[in-house]
Amino acid sequence: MTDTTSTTSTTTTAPSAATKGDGLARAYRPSDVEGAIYERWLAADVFAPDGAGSRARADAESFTIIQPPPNITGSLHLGHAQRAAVEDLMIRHARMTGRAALFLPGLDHASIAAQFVLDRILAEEGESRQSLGRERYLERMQEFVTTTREVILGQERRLGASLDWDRLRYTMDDGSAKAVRVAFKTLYDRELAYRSEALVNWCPGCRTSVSDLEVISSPETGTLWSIRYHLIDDATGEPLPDETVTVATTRPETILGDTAVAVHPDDDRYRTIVGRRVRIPFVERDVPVIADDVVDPAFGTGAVKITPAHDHDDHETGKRHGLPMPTILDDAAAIAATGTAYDGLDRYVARDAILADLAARGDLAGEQPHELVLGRCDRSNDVVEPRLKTQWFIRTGPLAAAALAATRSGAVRIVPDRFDKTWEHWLTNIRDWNVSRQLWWGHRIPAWYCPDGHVTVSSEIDGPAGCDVCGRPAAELRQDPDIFDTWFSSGLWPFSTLGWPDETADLRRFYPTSVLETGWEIIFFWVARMVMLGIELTGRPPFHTISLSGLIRDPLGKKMSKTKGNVVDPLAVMEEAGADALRFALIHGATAGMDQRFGPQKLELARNFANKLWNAARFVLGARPAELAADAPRTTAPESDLGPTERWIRSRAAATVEAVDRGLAEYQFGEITRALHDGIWSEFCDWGIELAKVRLADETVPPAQRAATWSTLVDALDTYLRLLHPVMPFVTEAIWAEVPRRPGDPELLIVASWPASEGRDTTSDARIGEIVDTIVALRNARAQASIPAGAWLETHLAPPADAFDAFEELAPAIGRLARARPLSLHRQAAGLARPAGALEVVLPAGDIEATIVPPAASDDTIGRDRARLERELVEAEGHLGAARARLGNASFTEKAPPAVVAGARRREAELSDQVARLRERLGR
RNA sequence: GGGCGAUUGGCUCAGUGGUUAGAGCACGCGGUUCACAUCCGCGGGGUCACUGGUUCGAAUCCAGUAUCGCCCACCA
Repeated sequence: MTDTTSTTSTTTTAPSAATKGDGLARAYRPSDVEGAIYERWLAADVFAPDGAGSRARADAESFTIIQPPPNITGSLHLGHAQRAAVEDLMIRHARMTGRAALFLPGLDHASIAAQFVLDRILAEEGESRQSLGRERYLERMQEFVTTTREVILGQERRLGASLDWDRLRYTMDDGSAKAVRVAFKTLYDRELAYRSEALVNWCPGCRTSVSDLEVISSPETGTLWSIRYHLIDDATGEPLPDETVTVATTRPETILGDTAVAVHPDDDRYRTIVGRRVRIPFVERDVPVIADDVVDPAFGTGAVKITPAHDHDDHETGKRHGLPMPTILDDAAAIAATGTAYDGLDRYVARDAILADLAARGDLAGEQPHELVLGRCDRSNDVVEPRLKTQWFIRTGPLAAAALAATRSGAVRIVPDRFDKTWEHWLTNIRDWNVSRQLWWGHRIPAWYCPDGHVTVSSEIDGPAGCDVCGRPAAELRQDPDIFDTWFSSGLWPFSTLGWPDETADLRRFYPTSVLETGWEIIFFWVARMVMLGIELTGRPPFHTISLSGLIRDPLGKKMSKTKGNVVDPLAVMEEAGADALRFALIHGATAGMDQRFGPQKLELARNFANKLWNAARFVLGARPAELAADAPRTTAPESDLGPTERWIRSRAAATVEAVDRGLAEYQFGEITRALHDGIWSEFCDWGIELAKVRLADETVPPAQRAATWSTLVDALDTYLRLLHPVMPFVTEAIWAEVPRRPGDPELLIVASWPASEGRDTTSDARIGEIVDTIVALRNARAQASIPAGAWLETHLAPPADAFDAFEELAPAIGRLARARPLSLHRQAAGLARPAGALEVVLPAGDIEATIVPPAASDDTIGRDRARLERELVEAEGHLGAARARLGNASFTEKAPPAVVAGARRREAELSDQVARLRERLGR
């Protein structure tokens, strides 16, 4: 069914190519068409803005989306699929508007996440990072990502993402490596990157430091132990058995690193001991009692042990008081270098041992359950330990200020805007960013140290020639063994992918990019850092709009996770329902910044919709009037041949264009699918096609008018296909191949032009509205009276006086759609035939009445009909009462806008008329 | 401790001041009409969480309350 003869040219416009003639298959099977169509797009080279098949003008404004690069270690989940669907939607729309649309694909090496995954695989094989060593470990990683890479790229193709594959990038490729080096060197030269010893978050499981963002606060119940420290006798220098100060701690093992006890300066209980010394047990170290505001006298005993190397508060206190800062934990969080018997014990084993020993000494004063907040590693869930390390940091203050300025000035807009507050809060409280990781898989930090301790940062691929300070040759320099936080290379992504730091043509043309679309959960990890680094390094924010989507949850609202087993595989879904259905379902549920639940019902809605479109297209294409030659080029019907039906169809399509445009402009993606679903199904299929059918089948309608009806249907189908293409690219492209084209239309829908909304009449023909209401009312009366659905019944209809001609013209349609035959029209309701037992129909608006004559009026039928009229009367009277109350309120008529008041009066008139007519019909 | 969001029919969700609050699913009744049973027709079903306020008019704006969820936060 798809055209396979011409896959290279997309600009052929010859009329002979107007139809393919193969027709659409009777049944719609997505899997039959989707793969072949993606191949056609690839062959036609339409994805790249500068591809052979592109219809973007050379000077066209660019529209760029750099794909948020999925982690190379996994496969795509529904969240990826949703983002890709939304991004592809925007790109396809931009492409159809003639812009130079670039959708650049990429992959992220995902340093720590990848190591975590590989480490687990290695563990199953009885190997480990340590057993392999750095070189073999990295080789193994390369092997691993080579296979996963293909899985991901295949999934994106299957989804129909129109990514420019020739521009595929990877955060570990040479271009990214260069960008990382140059970015770091630039930041260093500007004193925005510095090396310093600081307390960092250490994950003992991952054996690396992690950033503040990667530490997850976890409320847990622990124990608060009270421990007695003995004061020192100034005379003897020995601890006093009976003079103690009691401190409280949740981590008793850290007493090995204590270098002070702190109390509040105004705390009378401890005023006398400030300045004295206490002995720390086991390490037998004498440390001072200091006074500091940080201590809350009301908490615990009011005396706090200070461990400057392993606690953030204590570290600050230690700095203020010039305290020593002994480190007591090694990389695995075992006790180390304390000179005690605990050395070599795991932190928790040591904790128990220390508690037992304290108790034995009589210095454990008490314990109580305690609610505390533990920091756990985002990746491994290990409890993170604060630890002193010399690391590289990015000075975020100035960068954050610039990022804030960008959102405040409107240069960068966040959708939805309520995230502005979150953005502001985070960026105004941001701390310097630790970018050193003690991992192997990633970009090595381009800093070299000479034996004298001088630091040389180089952006050269081979490193520096020598020490920047003392000139020692490179051979004597040692490169920092650490790598960068994976988000450092991610932060450069919008420009590193376009060639930065080189002034490439792509960078000039496509940077700054247009929209960043991603989940709100990585707004700090990634989005904020791209904005900060983009502004600092390129002078411009990397995109003008941040569109935030939500999480895809399971039907119960639970987060999807492998351990819960509720993960939905996009590939399986696409096999079952098609990529189009998946895309539609995901976009349909998208409300900016909100999570959505995803289940089979949503997918079914989408699949059914694709099927509906397919069948509507089959009908339209098959309904070509015989007078029109099969290969005749498509023409626009002259205005004079259009009737109410045609004008209505046209106006509804135009209204859908407007609605879709609005959704796009406001990043309200769910509104787009809603407008299309309604427009195509409830308007075009339910009424447009049904009304047109009657005219097309009517031999008495002049051929020119029948041709006009058909071409109106084709025009509308054409418009809907274009509008729907960004959402459901495959089915629309497949149908497009069969739709006769206008001169200038390309062979492939993907590069067809977007429907213009200007100059279209979106005001629907009011007459059709009345006729639709009439048909519905007739059907209703029949169904309520239990008339068999298929029965053709004699019907008498009195249309509104001023609409008689329109009703007369559409009488065949009314007759068919309401199964009214014979149907007679009467100029006045008074003249309506009212045989005994006829069903009475009274429309609320427009002075429309009808009677339906059942073949044999039973009491039952009559009773049901009267009951329906009674219900309608009660309802109408209720509304009438409300309308009169409103109009009776003087302040309403005085203060409400005249149009609203006029509307209320009209409504009141209609209702009172309807009530009167209903009463009359009921014989009251 | 701060901040954000949600609360609308049985379910999932639209709907940011104006007539009668919508959709899909589910439900009930009826349909082999020549595009579609992945369909067609008709119907039932909602005090828009609660309280107060602003307004001629509130699902919608404001204040507060409740429940659920999320984010941020160094108190031992």
